[in-house]
Amino acid sequence: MTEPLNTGVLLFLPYRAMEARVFAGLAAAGFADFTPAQARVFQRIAPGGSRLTDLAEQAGITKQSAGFLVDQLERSGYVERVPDPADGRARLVRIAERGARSVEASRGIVAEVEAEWTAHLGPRRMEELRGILSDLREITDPWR
Amino acid sequence: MTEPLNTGVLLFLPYRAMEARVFAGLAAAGFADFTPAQARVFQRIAPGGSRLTDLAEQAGITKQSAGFLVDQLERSGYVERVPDPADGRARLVRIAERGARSVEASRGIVAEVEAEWTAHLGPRRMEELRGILSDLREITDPWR
DNA sequence: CCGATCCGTCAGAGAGTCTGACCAAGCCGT
DNA sequence: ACGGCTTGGTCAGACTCTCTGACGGATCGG
Repeated sequence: MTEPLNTGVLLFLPYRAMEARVFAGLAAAGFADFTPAQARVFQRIAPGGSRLTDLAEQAGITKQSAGFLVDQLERSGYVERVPDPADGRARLVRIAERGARSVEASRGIVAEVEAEWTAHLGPRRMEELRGILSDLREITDPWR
Repeated sequence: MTEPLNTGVLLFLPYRAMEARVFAGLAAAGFADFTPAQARVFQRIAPGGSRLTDLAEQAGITKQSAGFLVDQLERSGYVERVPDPADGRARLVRIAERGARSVEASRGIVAEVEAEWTAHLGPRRMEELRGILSDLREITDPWR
């Protein structure tokens, strides 16, 4: 860590840069009430909705923390909670209308940053980067 | 973010895995009183020591936060503060004896994880990954 | 030598996270 | 169908990390 940059730090630097850009862009697009912690949970919501407990597990936080963040997201109109048809005890957290619009906005920003990276690296190496990272995911993504 | 994994998330997954492994390993090696926030500052300490203000800037936090974390690191024996010979107003934060030992321990854990990744990806692609990430650093590392 | 700058700290506040305890509801084996 | 066990989610309290704003003190530099 204190010298010839290990692979972990090397991964972190561009990640942080991407995150910062997305948040700046979202804020500029009218989604300023969106914190990094909220986003980490929000990102994990499945297309049809997810249970709170699942979200917590996937985001690597306790269900208490997840509940706290989902409360905020709900208050801001990014998500909504609906009963889970498959399990009477549970409720599904789903992306609400405003949430869907923010996803659309972030998609554009991500594409923009990826385009910059592609310009710097060249299309071939950018593609390689994504391919290698996808492979790495098999042994580093605990949940799928 | 809510679909075919963007490059940011792809970067984050292995980073998080590496971080988790290092912290688990450090805790097992007797360095349990080490938080992620402390580590982010600790990592940035230059070989000869760094000023608090510089550490804050490099870690992307305020100098107040950096001071808070360095206080903890000092109390735990990981760092020490000495007068800066080059500027009478400043003090240098330096890695102390216990800190050096923790660096040694973490180095081993990082090497272990990198070996696993190399085994999964193959030496050629692992090298490529590091090369591409190093290139990317030129446009994503605000400091250097 | 004196003003401007820079280093670091103090004070207060807010966000995010955790552990532990708990309730309610429904799932499932007998 | 029923009763124990599991599971989904919440409540309470505490701690860590971070920020903004203000400031004291030392020194740098003209």
